[in-house]
Amino acid sequence: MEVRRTTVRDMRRSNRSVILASIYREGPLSRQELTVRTSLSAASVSNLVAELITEGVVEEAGSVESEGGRPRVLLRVAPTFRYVVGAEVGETRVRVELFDLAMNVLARSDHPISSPTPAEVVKHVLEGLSSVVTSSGVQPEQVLGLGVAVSGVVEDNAIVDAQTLGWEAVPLAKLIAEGTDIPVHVDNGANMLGQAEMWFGAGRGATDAVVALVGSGVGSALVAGGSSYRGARSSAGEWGHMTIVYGGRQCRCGALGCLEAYVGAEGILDRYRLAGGTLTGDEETAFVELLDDKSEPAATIIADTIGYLAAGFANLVNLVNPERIVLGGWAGLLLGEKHLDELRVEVGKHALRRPYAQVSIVLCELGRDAVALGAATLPVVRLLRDGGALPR
Amino acid sequence: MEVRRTTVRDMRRSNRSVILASIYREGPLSRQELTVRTSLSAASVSNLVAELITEGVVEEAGSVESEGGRPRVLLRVAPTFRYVVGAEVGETRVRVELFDLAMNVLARSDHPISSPTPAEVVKHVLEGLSSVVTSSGVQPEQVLGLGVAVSGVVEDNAIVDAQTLGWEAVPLAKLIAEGTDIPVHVDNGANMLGQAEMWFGAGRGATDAVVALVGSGVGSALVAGGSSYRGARSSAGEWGHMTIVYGGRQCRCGALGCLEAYVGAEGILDRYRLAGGTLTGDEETAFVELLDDKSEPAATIIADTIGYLAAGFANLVNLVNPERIVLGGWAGLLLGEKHLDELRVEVGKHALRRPYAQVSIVLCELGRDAVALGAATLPVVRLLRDGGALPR
DNA sequence: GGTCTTAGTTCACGGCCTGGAGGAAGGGAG
DNA sequence: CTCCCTTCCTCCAGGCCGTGAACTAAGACC
Repeated sequence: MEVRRTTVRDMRRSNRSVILASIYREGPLSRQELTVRTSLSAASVSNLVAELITEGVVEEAGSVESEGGRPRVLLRVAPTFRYVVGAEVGETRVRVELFDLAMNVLARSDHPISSPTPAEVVKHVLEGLSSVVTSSGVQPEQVLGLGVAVSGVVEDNAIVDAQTLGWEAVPLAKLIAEGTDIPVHVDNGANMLGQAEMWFGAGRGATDAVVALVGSGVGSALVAGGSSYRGARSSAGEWGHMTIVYGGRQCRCGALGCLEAYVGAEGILDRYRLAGGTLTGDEETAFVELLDDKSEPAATIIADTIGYLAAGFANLVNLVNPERIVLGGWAGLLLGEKHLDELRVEVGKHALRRPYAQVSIVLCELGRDAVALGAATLPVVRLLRDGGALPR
Repeated sequence: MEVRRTTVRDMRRSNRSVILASIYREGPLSRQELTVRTSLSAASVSNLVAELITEGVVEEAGSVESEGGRPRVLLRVAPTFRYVVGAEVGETRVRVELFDLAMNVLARSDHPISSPTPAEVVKHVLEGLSSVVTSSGVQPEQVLGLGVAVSGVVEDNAIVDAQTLGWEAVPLAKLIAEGTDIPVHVDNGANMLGQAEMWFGAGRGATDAVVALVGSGVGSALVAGGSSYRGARSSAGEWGHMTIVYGGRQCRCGALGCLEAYVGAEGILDRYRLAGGTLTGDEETAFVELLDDKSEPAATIIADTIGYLAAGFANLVNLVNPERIVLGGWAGLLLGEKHLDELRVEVGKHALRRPYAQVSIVLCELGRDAVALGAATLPVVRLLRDGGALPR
């Protein structure tokens, strides 16, 4: 159990947070609706809202007919109160985007990187940051924070393990923070894409969900009780390395029979090759071609893939009983666009009746470029949690 | 995000809860230690403790040397302030136990049942309840609550689905509550055993853990961030029906290749039989014999079982990144007593390096009879959550 | 223009935690 | 035995907070 005192000031902060988060998430809302939603007294809502308006966090935005009397004044979080920046660190590029609080993109910067050393990445993130700030004409003091998404395990704002980049124990947040006054948050890329889908995409409204990402490799983001679940030491969600064929294909992680070895694009193409198929072009082109190929052995390979993926989904359904599974990743989207219905049916064959009946399986809505968007929500989360209090 | 206002009264309740839970969980504590642990002011601790003492929830229990000055007075939850009752509903019997708040058993009642119909079970639970209350000499008003553990999915205190009993949509809590004034809580048996292990057994101190239960069938209880994780609709933790051998053995759930079909006692014995082994006696006797048999095919069957179980554990390790996995259930304990080290090694072959290094795999400490104990914690949880406020 | 209805504001009140002053309870030196 | 020191605990004034009731604002309808 959490051992945390509550003081009279926590109360106000907590109520500010409840009000601000409600306004942010549930669109423009009147004071009257806030009293209903938060079950605070009308007096308190007025009081807290007045404070938020004075500080500039919230603004009035027109009014709407009431139920016969004085019209309700709508409130919204002022989109230009502050700005947030999200960065996506990939193997070949660093993308940085600047958003207002309504999450409209105001500026973008892409930097190709040759060798993804920590120093190189830090440099490009900082350059991207100052580039988007300058080109959008936003004052640096107006930037609430910078969220950085990297593929790897992130514990306490430090990268602990990033295999694809070849990093180990890199204190990324600290390194970046040395080059800017803006508060820095670092998190895992899959979680950030998941976060974006949960807030603005196919996950909206769900509190217990899994965002399953199938690309060349396979990963996932778990959402439990409305917030991201990270496990004891921030490495939860490694769905791709779940054993699904005991003693099966060798996976790049070293184990046998991992889901990734069967349904990751690399694994699929390799299985196709072993079945006698021939491939042309890069991974993605080859994958698209394979998906369109109705002859053998392509058709069987794809059908098998759906089966394996379904078993992987079913394991999630049985173990975590989510209300929604969101399939994404470039290969996942391609697969899902053509075979989502089959997939749903196959999941039913592997999952228990009850949890299967409670889950809906849908596709990501935001495409694969939402990682920076997700990262940019990190400072927003902090703002909402603290009820609009600024850091520093 | 949770939309919950905070009032000045919530503050006090929350702080009472923090203090009471600290005293309950961390043994006798002085006011001084409470101020440190809760970061409340000494004044508030005194004030709240005085209230708790007046109400009889907490009592002083000797004193201990301070660091040179006035001795510290120790505080503990008065074990006899109230009593709690836990009931375990099995297929063949109903066990009811009465505990004081220190969870000492004061009375026990076992009732064999012939046909586990809801009416029969309700009758035996109520009889058991009055029997333990009477024989322990406790006043019914002194009983804080009755926790009932059943094997099945329990949603909102009502059974939704209990295959082993053949129940569907049985409002068990309501049925029992009609026969007593004592508040009734109903929950899933595996979760309750897990709860008991987490509070008093091998799970103590862990906040992210899995209690894995291997009996004739296979199940688990997930603990995330210090409390039981139930998923969107209370059926999370169905670890036994995770596909682990794609296209493998038929499981009683209808799917192919479930973990349970390989490592559940029934599945193990069946595999032994198929390998040419012969069995005598009931399931448990046969299983013990099989474990002791060093010849073929027994040895291979057991070695394979460890392998399958390890893959099942590794899937938990990768997906939920627990700090501890507690193995229990009658077959799990028998297996673990002889093969725990091998199991740990095998898990390492299937799991990712990082999360594997962070998990410890241990055996249940409370034996298989702790279900009623776990169920009895349900009213205690409520008491601590509400800071000692009584229901009704 | 008057009246009705609903939205939002003002203010006295009771409840809460806190810091500081002071009391309680033991140890140790003389 | 007395006095002083240290530490634990309690009491009290003070500052915040949310609430309910009275009150003001703002449109609709007749």
